[in-house]
Formats: sequence, C-alpha cells, structure tokens
Amino acid sequence: MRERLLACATQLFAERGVTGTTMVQIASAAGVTSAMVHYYFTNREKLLDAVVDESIAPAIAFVWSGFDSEGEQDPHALVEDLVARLFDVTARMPWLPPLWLREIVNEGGLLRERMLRRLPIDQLRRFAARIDEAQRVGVVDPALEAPLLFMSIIALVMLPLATARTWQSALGLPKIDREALHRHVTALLSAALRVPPGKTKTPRVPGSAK
Amino acid sequence: MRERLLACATQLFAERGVTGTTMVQIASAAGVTSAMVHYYFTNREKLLDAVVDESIAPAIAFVWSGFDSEGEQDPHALVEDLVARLFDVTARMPWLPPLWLREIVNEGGLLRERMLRRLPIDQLRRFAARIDEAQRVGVVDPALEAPLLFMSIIALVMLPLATARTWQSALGLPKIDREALHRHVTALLSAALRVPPGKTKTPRVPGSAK
Amino acid sequence: MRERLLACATQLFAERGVTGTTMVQIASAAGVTSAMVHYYFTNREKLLDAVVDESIAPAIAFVWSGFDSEGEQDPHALVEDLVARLFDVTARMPWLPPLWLREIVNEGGLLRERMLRRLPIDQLRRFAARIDEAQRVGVVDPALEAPLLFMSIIALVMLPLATARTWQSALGLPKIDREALHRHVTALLSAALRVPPGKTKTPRVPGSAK
Amino acid sequence: MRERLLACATQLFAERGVTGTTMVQIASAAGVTSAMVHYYFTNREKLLDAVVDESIAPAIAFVWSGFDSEGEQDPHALVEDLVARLFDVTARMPWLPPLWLREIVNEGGLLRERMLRRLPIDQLRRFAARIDEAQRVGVVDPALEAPLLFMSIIALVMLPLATARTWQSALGLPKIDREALHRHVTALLSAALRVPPGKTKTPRVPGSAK
DNA sequence: TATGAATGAGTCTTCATTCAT
DNA sequence: CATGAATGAAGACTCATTCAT
Repeated sequence: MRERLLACATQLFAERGVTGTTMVQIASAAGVTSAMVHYYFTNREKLLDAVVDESIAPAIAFVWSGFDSEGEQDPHALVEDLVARLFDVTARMPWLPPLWLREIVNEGGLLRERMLRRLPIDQLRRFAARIDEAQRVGVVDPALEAPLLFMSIIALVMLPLATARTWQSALGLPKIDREALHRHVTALLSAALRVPPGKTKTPRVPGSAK
Repeated sequence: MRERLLACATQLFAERGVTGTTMVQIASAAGVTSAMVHYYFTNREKLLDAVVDESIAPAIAFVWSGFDSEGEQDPHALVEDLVARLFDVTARMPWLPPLWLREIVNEGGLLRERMLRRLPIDQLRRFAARIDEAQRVGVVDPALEAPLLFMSIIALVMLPLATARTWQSALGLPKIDREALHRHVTALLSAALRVPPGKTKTPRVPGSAK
Repeated sequence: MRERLLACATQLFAERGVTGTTMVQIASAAGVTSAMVHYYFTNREKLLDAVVDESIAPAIAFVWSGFDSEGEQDPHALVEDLVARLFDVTARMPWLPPLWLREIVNEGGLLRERMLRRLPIDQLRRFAARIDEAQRVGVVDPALEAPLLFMSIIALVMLPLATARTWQSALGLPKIDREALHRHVTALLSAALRVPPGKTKTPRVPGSAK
Repeated sequence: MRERLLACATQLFAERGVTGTTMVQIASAAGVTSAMVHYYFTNREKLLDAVVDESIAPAIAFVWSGFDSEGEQDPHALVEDLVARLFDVTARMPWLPPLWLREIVNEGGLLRERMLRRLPIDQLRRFAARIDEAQRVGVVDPALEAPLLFMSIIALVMLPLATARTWQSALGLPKIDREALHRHVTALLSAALRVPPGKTKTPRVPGSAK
C-alpha cells in the first residue's frame, strides 16, 4: 500500500504539480481514504520527502551509476552514455521529466530544497572537470563552457519529454517520438563536442610538449 | 495600478508557480488588498488570461518578430538570431523562463491551454520547413530532426535561465553567467548545424540534377 | 434621481428579496454607481427606511383611505370596497404583493419591524369591531372570526398576485387573470359573509329588544 | 448529524429566508463547524436540493395523500379535508408556511425552481376539474373560479400561519389561535362553496335532461 | 452630482490534519 | 489497516462603505 501511494503521489505530482495535488486526490487514486496517506506518511511534508528519497533520488542515481567506475573514458562516449541512461530511465519512469522540470529545476519548485541535498554534486563537478580536460587536450571543442554542458544535456533530453502528448500534437506538429528524439539529441551533441576542422591543434596536454 | 498588479502576478507566478500563488500574495506584493485584484481582474481565471495576453504573448511575439520579413535567410544566421532574441527578451523579462517551463511547456501547466491558442504555429512550422530544406540543400547536418530543432533551442536557452540563482551556486558550482551561456549555446548550436566534413555532398536540390 | 433609485430598489426588493439585492444592483438598474445610492440614502438601513416610508406606507394608506370618513357603512360594501382598493393599488404598484408577502408578512421579513410601526392599527381594530358588531346584529355570518377576517382578505388577494407570471403558467395551469381573480375573491367573500339561510335570527342588537 | 443539519437548515430558512441564512449559521445551530455542512451536503446548492427533496416535498405529498384514492367525493368534504391536512402538517412542521410563502410562492423565491418540478400538478388539475364539475352539477357556487380555488385555500391557511408570533401580538391584536383559524377558514370556505339560495337550479348534468 | 479606487468584513468552499472506532 | 466524522486555517470572491476628485 505504501508503495502504491508513493507511486500515485509521484504520478500526480508530475501531472498536476505538487501544489496542485491534494492528499485526497492521491488517496483516491490509490483507492483509499486520505487518512491512509497520513497513516503511512504522517505529513504532507514527509510525503514530499519520501517522493524525493524513494522516487526521484534513485532515478537520478541510476543516471550517474557507471560514471565513477569507468575510470578513463572518452568524453564523447561519456556524453552518449549519459544521454542513453536518461532515455532509459525516462522510459521506465515517464513522470521524471515533468516532475524534474516543474518542481526541481525551476525556481520555487517544491521539491527543490529537498533534492538539492541529494544531488551528486561531486559527480557533476567531476563531469565538468573531465570535459574541461578534454577541451585542453583538444578532443572537445573549447568553445563550449564545460560547467554548462551537463545542464545542456539535461535540457535537450528532459524538456521535450516533459511536454505532454497533447503539446505538439495540438499544434499540428508531429508527436514527439522517443527514438527520433534520441537520435536527434545524440547527433546534436556529438556534433557539438567535435573539434571543428580548422581549430584542430596540437593538444596542449601538460607535459606532452618538450 | 492594473499594470502594477499584472507585473506582480507575473513575477510571483514565475517564482512560486500559478497554483502556489494566492490573490492575497499578489495584492500585498503590490501593496493593496486582495479585493483590488478582483476589482481590476474580476476573477482568478481572468487574471490568468491577462497574464497570458498582456505579459507572455508579447514576449513570445518579440522572439518571432523579424522572422517573417527576412525572406531568404541563412539557417545558421536564423538560429543565431533566434537565440539572440531569446537572450534579449529574457534579459528584460527574467520571469519568462521559469514561467514558460513550469506553466506552459509542462504537462498540466495552468497557462498552457490559454497559451496554445496564441502560439505562432505557422511560424514554428515555417521554421521547421526552412531547416528541412536547408538539410536537403546540404547546408545543415541532415542527422538532425528539423521539427525538433526549435524545441532544442528553447531548451538550451530557457532551462538554464530558469534555474534560479540559488541553484548552481548552492551546489558550489559557478553561478550561471548570461554572457557565458549565450556563447555556449551559440557555439553548441552552430557546431551542431554544421555539416560534418565527411558528409559534404552535392546538394540534392530538387530540379538541380539532370 | 432619488426617486429613480427608490423605485429601482423597491422593484428589485420585490423581485429578488431584500437580502438578495445588492447596492450595486440597485445602482446599475438606475444607471449609476453604487456610490450614488450612498450619496442619496447614506446607508443600506436608511434605504430600507425610505422604501418603507415612501414606497410601501403610502400604498397601504391608500387601501385604508376612505375607510374612516364613510361613517356607518354596510360591512358587505366595506369588504367589497377594501378588495377593490387592493386591486387598484396592486395594479399601479405590482411590486406590492411580493414585497408584502416576503418582507412584511413573513416571519423574519427585513421590512417587518419598520412597517409594524406604520401599520394603521387603529383602523384594523375598528374594522374588526365593525365586523363583530355586524355579526351581533345578524348581518354577517357569526361563524367567522372577526379579527381574522382582514388577514383572510389580504391573503385571498395578495398571495395569488404575488405568484409570478411563471408560476401558474409553468404548471400548465391558466395564467392568473386579474379580472377573474377580482370576481373570484369578491364572490368568495360575499358568500362567506352572508348569513346562512337557516341561521337568520332576530338580531341581538344591544338595546334593540324590549 | 445529517438530519440534524437538514432540520436546522429548514428551520433557519423559514425564519430568516434562504438568502439570509449562512452556512455558518446552520452549522452552529447544529453545534458543528460549517465544514461539516459541506461534508454532508457538498454544496449550498445541494443543500437547497436536499431541503426541497427531504423536507418540503414530503410535507406537500402528505397534503395530497388520500386525494387520489377517495374516488367520488363530495367537493365540500374534499375541501374540508384539504384544509384539515394543511393544519395537520403545519402543526408538525411549523416552518412550512413561512418557507412556502417566501421561497416557493413568491416570485424570485430560491426554492421555487426546485419545487416546481416536484409539484403534484396532475392533482392540482384534477382538483380544479372536480370543482368545475361540481359547479356544472350545481353543487358548488358557479361564481367561483375553479382553477383559483386551490390557491385561495392555500392563501387562507398559510398566510396567517406564516405571520410570526410577534406579528399580531405586536399590534395589540389577539395572537392567532390555530383552532380559531381552523374554524374560521372552514366556515369561510364552506359558506363560499355553498350555492346561494336564489341560484339553485336544476343541475345541468349532461344527459340528465330529456 | 457623480465616479473610480480602495478597504474590511464576511461568505462559500477546500484542504490538511486528527481521532475514535 | 482503514474509515468516517470533525476541525481550523486558508483561499476566492462579494459587498457595503468611504473618500478624493
């Protein structure tokens, strides 16, 4: 029952936003009384904690899993892998993109504070560091801002996925196809990382010269 | 007073979300009673209408202004111009990115329905068409999905801007610098559009052969 | 303007009840702002006073006018005259019956207290006294309760007139015709007053015997 | 609790009118919070529905009960019976007369629409038809308007009962005595129905002549 | 006279929360 | 575990009233 309620809460938070979802709605989505939600989570606040800890955090952890272990990795493969993991996790948890955009990324998002503490800051920093190094080595276009790249990746994947089914189709535009989006983002990013022909220069790897 | 209230409403909607903002909050942000908000807007619904019509729609219109007139334009310049306009408008209206992300792009956003009717669908479609043609002509990397490109641009610019001041700085990461972001996005997109060296082929312009 | 507002107020009070009518409604019915109503009447309370004093009281006074002067009068003619005056006044002031029923006769009516002070109690009492005497003299059926007769008359005339146009017609019953109602009430009352054949006895007028 | 609230609501509606009664008043009359009224009735509108359906309609139904079954009935006895039932029901439900007058009979009454659908129109029509026939047969004074008679009866009984305790006593007139009123109305009506001596003629029963 | 702007109190309604069962 | 009954606080909205212009 507890998981059921948690799932319903997560789902509804993604659909209607946290502020827009009442305890009764969550309860009746799970087929029980709102008193049950209090029985299991005591509080609205504690329910939000649970959603962050038990729904969102694991999803994020998955995205970064495998980043650590794979010691020296080609930055291109690294990014490609990251994108793949994002598509993987959002396929299994379609509530992630809207929830992420609305309640975590956004200023004033209600899950933000809670999520901040759980973000893999170290990994984010290491990711930026690795890109930066790749730029210095001349494997990645130095025009990019290494610290901003991760957010760009997130944006490219998550935002289109967060726009509901109705969005594009309502405009008469083609519905977003996950496959197409995956190809599109991968193409876009790999082209963006690539060092432009003219700029190719001897990598200024520290110690490489002499 | 009316404009003042509208500005406060827009601002608060961006900060706390539409559902998270009460009439009293809007009123007292403007230094008046909540009754005044009803005096000028009659309704919460009508207030939302006004925010869409008078705050958001003009901002969006600006982004697309100048798209029509400039008949035949190089797609690279086109994209660059679009990005520039996005940075221009968000500099003057910093509430736009969070509001856009939370209440318009997102599934279940409360301004969504209202905004859908006012979106420049024709221009969106023409933009996609122009990219598509540029791909056929061989001026833009054919690996990209033309209909998705616009959303990618929006995502790359808006999402980082929507993450509040606290976001990155809280992580110990460098605060997002608009200038840096502009350079970053421009670099990323121009690299992405560029046709990769190997792929360069004779443009298959319809009717050009024979 | 003052009279205009008073007329609108009276009309609306009759249509929607006093509690159901707002100052703004009255004002806009007269084509002005609600501030004007306060300008002329200072208060909602004072407006009610004015409606009672200047709209209702005169109407009631008219009903009783001519009762005093006509010294000794046949009770049958007296009742017939009363009914006639009721039909006369309600023809000119169609708002009277609903207002009377809802706000004056009824327990908790908002104009009640105010009207009580202005009711021609003396005349009511004299009317009852005269009927009573007529019963003792044997000109009116002694089975009737003299003190209740006046209210019966009011009821027979006012209540049907207070039922709006829609009432009877909505039921598929014939719309109430003032002429028919007048005939009906007159017939009903004159038959009711008449001393039944068998009961006719020598009038027990005090002092008449000897 | 639900019945308690319903009773309080009905009572207060009768005393102060529907518009003049707030949810809080009803709630605190029952010793609970206004939220409870919403708990049981969801809505003010639905509360009004409930009052009509569960308080008023049954009372009205009782008045007409026994009208159908008694096949051929003397119109005089019929009217007498109707009056008796009206006195019966109002003795048990003293809120009926004021509520009836203010909110159902009156133009703009708030329970009107709701009650219209539940009125025993057929019976009203059959009642008029029966009186009409009695007039043709010569058993009832033909000067009366058959379709108006029912309303006259209602008026004669309900209006005096609706005038609160304070009404007559405030005027120094004797308080209305139910017994006296019953006798008075019965006497008045039976005299009114009776065919006047002179007019007695051979009933023009269809088919009786020849 | 007449208005528009402004307010404070009050009304209906919703919702998180509690608690006895 | 699960519910129904109950509450208090808050939110949207209305309305009488005031006042400067």
